[in-house]
Amino acid sequence: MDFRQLQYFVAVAEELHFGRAADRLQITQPALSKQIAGLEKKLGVQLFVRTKRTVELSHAGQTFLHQARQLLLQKETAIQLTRRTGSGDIGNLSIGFTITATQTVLPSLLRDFLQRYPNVDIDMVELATEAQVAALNEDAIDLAFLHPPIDQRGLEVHPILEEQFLAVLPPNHPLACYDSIPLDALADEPLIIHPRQEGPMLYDGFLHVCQMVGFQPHIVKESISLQTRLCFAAAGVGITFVSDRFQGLVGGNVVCRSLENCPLYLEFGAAWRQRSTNSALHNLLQILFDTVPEHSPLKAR
Amino acid sequence: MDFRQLQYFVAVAEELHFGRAADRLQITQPALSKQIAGLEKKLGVQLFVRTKRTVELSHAGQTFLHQARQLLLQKETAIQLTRRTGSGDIGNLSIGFTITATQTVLPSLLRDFLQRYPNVDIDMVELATEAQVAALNEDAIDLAFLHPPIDQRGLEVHPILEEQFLAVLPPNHPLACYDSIPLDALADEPLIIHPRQEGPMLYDGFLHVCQMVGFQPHIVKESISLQTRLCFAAAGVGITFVSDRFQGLVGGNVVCRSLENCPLYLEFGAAWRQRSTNSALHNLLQILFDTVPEHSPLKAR
DNA sequence: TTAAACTAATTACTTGAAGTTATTAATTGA
DNA sequence: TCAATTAATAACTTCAAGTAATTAGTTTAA
Repeated sequence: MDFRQLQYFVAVAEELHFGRAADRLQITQPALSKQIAGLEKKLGVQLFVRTKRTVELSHAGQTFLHQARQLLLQKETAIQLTRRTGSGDIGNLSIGFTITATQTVLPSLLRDFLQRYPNVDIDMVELATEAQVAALNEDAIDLAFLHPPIDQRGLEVHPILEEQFLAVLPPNHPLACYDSIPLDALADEPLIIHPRQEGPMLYDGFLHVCQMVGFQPHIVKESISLQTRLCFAAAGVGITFVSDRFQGLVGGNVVCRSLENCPLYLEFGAAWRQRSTNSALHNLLQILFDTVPEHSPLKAR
Repeated sequence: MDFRQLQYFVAVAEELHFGRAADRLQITQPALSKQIAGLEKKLGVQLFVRTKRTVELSHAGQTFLHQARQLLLQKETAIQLTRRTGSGDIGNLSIGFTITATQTVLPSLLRDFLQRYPNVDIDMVELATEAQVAALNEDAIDLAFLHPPIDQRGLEVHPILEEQFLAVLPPNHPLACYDSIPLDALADEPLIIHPRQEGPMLYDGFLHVCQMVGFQPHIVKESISLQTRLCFAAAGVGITFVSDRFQGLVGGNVVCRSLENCPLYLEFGAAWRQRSTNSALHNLLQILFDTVPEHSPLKAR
């Protein structure tokens, strides 16, 4: 039993006439008779009640007609679904991200993508960089927005932007009079930073920069929450730092000042599995790299 | 795309190895490779990501795998359903009947049939004889339990039993002293019968019998409801009649007496469309004519 | 590094079933 | 009775599905 026989059967069941059904199917009548006979033999059931001049559906034939129509319909559905998945028109996309993404590329990217591909089901997960790398390798997410450098094995990584760090201090703080604070002015200041485990590159980088200038930073508080750090800074507990991309988040009771001659940058980029066959991912990357002012890493397919 | 390709695809998707999948399918590896390539070409989608030594499912391939399994499953379901419908093991059966059927063959017939064919969906409709003939011709019912004679065109009709009529009267009625009431004793009695339109054969037959004996019956009441007629009879309004098969329904406040030399019988039988292909019907008829003491009219098939 | 093993694709050939034309057998209607 | 209609059958053709043998590339192990 194959789809051809199902299609033939439905045609005969609808026409109740082998000749007309054969015309409709663009084959000759004997071929059709033979196929239907083969189908009946395979099923072991009489599908049509024939006389020499008339044809009608048997009871079992009515049952089979319904089934055959269902099967033909489901076949077309299967083809459509597969093709649309192949083109990325439908599908699932799981995206890992850090807070930086929500302040930069994500809003417009998602808006543009969903406008073009409204049937793709997007799943967002906020994860630290390390966790995103693990999630990529475990196939738990398709795309990561994270902070390189990372272990790139099996992954494609592409930079999106760089963040620079600003000092955050109360408006009445002595250092607030600077437009740009010299790094060594921080030598005697109490500092509030985020924990090393949540961003070792940045933490170690900061310590390194301080050592270059010749002092050991005086860290009085560590907190993973930006809001907490800002709160302590506003209270005068110490100076903290934020990415220049987060200036909109600091609020009115603190001020931001750049750091003079501070070579401290945080990279931000996208990463995905080299071998990914998720076309929705490729469509999203296309939009992403059409938008960000970088040369697209996407290969022609 | 046919079922063969779906089966091949599922095998490769499960083995992720063309050689092993080909073994499982009892074909050679090149044939399998060619079929999968043909399927991918037809769909216009890469279903597998191949290297020279490894095979894995693409994203679209995963979608198609689910669809393919569904289709193969539904194919088997379709075959089973059709075969079982063909054998009468499943299906629908719509049965028309008169009250006589419920007092005679129906209870044991339904019990035996449903014990043997529990998956057949039976639909019972109480209809007068004429309405059943119309329902048969309109394909609204598959089997009728009715009172011949009827218009037999296109129908198979088979007798099941004959009913004889008994007079029903109060226990203190003068005629209750007879074991068998002479018909002419009814000449001066008020009579209660059921309306002509609900059973013209019986009504006209009764009038004819009375005329033969030499009197015009004195009908004081017509009612279609057996209970109503019995009630009037018990109240002494007049004598009524019931089929000998309904003695169990008359209750204790009236008595039944046979009629002497009264050639008034009511036929009862089954009727169905000659051309019916409903195998459940044939199975039911088989049980019916195994039970009733008549030679079965069923032809060997 | 080289050789052996492994794996999917390719090539050339065979076979079977799906289709064709022509014909038959039976029914219907003029 | 004869022409028209219709499904089945028979004989033949064609195309695609399968086979065996080979190729090309990758991995594993000596």
